[in-house]
Amino acid sequence: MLTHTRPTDPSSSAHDRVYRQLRTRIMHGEIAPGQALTLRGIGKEFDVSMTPAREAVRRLVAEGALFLSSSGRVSTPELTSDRIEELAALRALLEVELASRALPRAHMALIERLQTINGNVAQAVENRDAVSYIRTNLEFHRTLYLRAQAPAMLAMAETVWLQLGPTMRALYSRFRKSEPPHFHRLIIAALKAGDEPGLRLAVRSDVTQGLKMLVR
Amino acid sequence: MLTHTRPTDPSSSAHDRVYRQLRTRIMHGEIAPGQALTLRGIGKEFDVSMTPAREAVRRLVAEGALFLSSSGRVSTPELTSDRIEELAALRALLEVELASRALPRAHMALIERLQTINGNVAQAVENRDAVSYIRTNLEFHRTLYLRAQAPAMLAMAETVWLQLGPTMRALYSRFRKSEPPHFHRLIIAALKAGDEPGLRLAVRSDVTQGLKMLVR
DNA sequence: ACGCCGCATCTGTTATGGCAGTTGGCCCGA
DNA sequence: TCGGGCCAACTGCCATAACAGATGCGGCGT
Repeated sequence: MLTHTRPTDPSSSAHDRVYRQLRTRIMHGEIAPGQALTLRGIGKEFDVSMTPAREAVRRLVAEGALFLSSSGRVSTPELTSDRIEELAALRALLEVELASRALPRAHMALIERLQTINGNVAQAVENRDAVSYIRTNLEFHRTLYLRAQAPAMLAMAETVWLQLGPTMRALYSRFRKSEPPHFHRLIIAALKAGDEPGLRLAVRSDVTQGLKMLVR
Repeated sequence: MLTHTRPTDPSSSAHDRVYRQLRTRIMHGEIAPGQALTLRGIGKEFDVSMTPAREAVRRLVAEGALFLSSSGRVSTPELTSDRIEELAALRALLEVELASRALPRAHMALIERLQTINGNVAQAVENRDAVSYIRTNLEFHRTLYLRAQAPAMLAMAETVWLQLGPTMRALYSRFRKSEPPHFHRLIIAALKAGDEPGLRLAVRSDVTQGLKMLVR
């Protein structure tokens, strides 16, 4: 099949399209840990050859979103407790800083948007929809951190989310009890009050909270 | 040319060899900012086809070590002041934490090794050898942080180093004055004393020091 | 019944070639 | 002398095919 269009924008090339779709799937926890993937399978699904499929996969491997076995097979990673703890610590480190930087720029429109998103989070919890929960939860955090005007730092935080994606899925389908977004409300309150120490604590707690129980 | 050996270990495949060599070059500042690269050129240099060259390049792009123009051309990045400031903040954030985690595990053999490496740093400064300076300086930091037993965090720190590589080269060839590794000695002293606040401050200062003057 | 071996199939790796967008230099005209 | 446009070489993207290690399953021997 030689009928491919060749866009000049690399963000719309075939491998990039495959990359972005796989990335969101993984980050949102739509793939279970340990799930195996094949290049030909991905190629068939996205109607491309192995080359761009391979490209997308290797990129995700480089970001830690996929695990590469010694024989070159790829699968979503099954994280150890140590790894999860470390990634949680990284989330805390990065996101506390991002929130702190976003605080002086957080005006009312942002806070209202966060409240809206938080409503969606609560609804996802209500529906016991793990994927929706992860997605809206990340949207909440990203919306706040975008205000930090620190793209490299945000990119690193997203990389951590990506690495935790499949594990988060396993976590939230294990704990089906509905936990309302308590710490999100603390975050919003601290933003309103301009309370930086409170914000740092609230973010740290929110980030640590869920993962702490997974480690045991 | 169909005479390629096909090792089972992916870390010894062709694209990985190309990747590692390019990566060290970039991290050690052997390539100037804005330097353009071509897939066919890389392939010819490493005696492989475009495919593994492309693989290695895309991986480095994913890590922020190379810049991809809108037309797909690759070059080493030319960082803005904002970006440099942000990456410096990231270094501070990550490396302070890594040092802090390494502190309780830092025994005498480690400190002696750091002192030896620091001698090499001083010698590189003496010789006005920018590449040697960057290499030994990073070796100093990595040796310390390895003790933190936090591979994901260390990997992130290395990613930041990678992004700063070409810029560091530009920095240290601009400031040719010999600056002895003052903060390194503070780091070693704090390690010996088990002084955690002092260590954090020393690492933060060391990381921030050089880059601060570049921003102006 | 159990374990082991071999083969068919699956899968990743790479070289190659065709295609299309990009670039840079050269020539022509004003 | 300068500016614009045209063309050839350059460059990246992708499909494909040949190849080799990995996998898993069925059958054979014990």
